[in-house]
Amino acid sequence: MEKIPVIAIVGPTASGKTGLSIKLAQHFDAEIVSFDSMQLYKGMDIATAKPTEQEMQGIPHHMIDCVERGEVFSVARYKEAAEKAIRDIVGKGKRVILVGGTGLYLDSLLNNIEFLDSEDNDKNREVREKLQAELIEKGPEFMHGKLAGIDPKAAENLHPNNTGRVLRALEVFYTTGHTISYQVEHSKDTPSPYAPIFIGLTARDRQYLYDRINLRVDLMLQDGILNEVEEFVAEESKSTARQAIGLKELAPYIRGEEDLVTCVERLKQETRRYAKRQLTWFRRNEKINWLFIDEMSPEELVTEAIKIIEREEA
RNA sequence: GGCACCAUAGCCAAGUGGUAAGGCAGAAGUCUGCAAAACUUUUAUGCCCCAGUUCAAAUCUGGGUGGUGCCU
Repeated sequence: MEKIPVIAIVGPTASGKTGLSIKLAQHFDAEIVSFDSMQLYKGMDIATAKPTEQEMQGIPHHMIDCVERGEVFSVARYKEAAEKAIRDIVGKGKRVILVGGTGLYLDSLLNNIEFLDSEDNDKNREVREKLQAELIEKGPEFMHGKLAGIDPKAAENLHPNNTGRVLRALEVFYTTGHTISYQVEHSKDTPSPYAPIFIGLTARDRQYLYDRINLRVDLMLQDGILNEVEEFVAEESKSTARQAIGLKELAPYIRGEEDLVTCVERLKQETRRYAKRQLTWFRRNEKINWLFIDEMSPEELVTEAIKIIEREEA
């Protein structure tokens, strides 16, 4: 079967992915599919640095603003919806550009990870609650030992303190009858339907990126991020969206618990740490063609990226 | 000017004679259904400087430098 060619723009937050992707979309007559776990949600426009109408230049964007904030979302649902978006775009005869910062979402999509039928339902919730209770009663070592008895391979790869993942591995087994290791193996047998070309944006000098992040946070403040946070604090949402950087750091100020300077500093720091984790994730992908934002002007980055894409396609 | 207290990593700090706790920041990494999450590993040949006592000093003594507080 003919593979679907896609262009994937990756990189840490504040590296300039949005700007580059829109320029490339114009050049290649493409539509954009985001792989960002937070831009998915409605609202939070400033905190998640969504492209504005004006920035989009009329280029259709998918997988942005498509989930209610209270909703629980997951990689599996992302993959399903993104696949559909890609099919639609290809059906129109246009090209696909993937842009974002959530490495897990991108890899799950491109590597065609098969998620076993273990969707949120009563059975799952029941199993999860039982495991939770058991964890509190008997401790992380016990749960890890339990997993080792069922799925030694998964247990070996998980640290006992990583209770979230240990419990999930157990949950998968109890609800589907298959181990999570089986799921991984099974996924590797199914070939990816995509032929991706990767462009990565990063800085040669880490401090350069960090300076950009600090500046961006200051701009978010000017743009009124505090209003967004205020709205969010009032909602008291329990969904994934509340994990968004910006909301949880600024909330103590809105609630009058801490001063603004402290909260803003923490927001900058958390954003820097996030960028570092993103780089760790992307670095292991050897297919990424890295471009350095502290060595080229935005225009040069665009022409370089076009050159790389045309070369890889030839 | 006098008196008192303090000086340990980028920051906060424990350590009162036996070979530098811990936390934060930083760095590296793991990742298959909450991932902007969760988790792991790592960081001072040296304790302001000089001299002394001792087998042994961040720890004791003397001097110096710097800081903080009080008094004049």
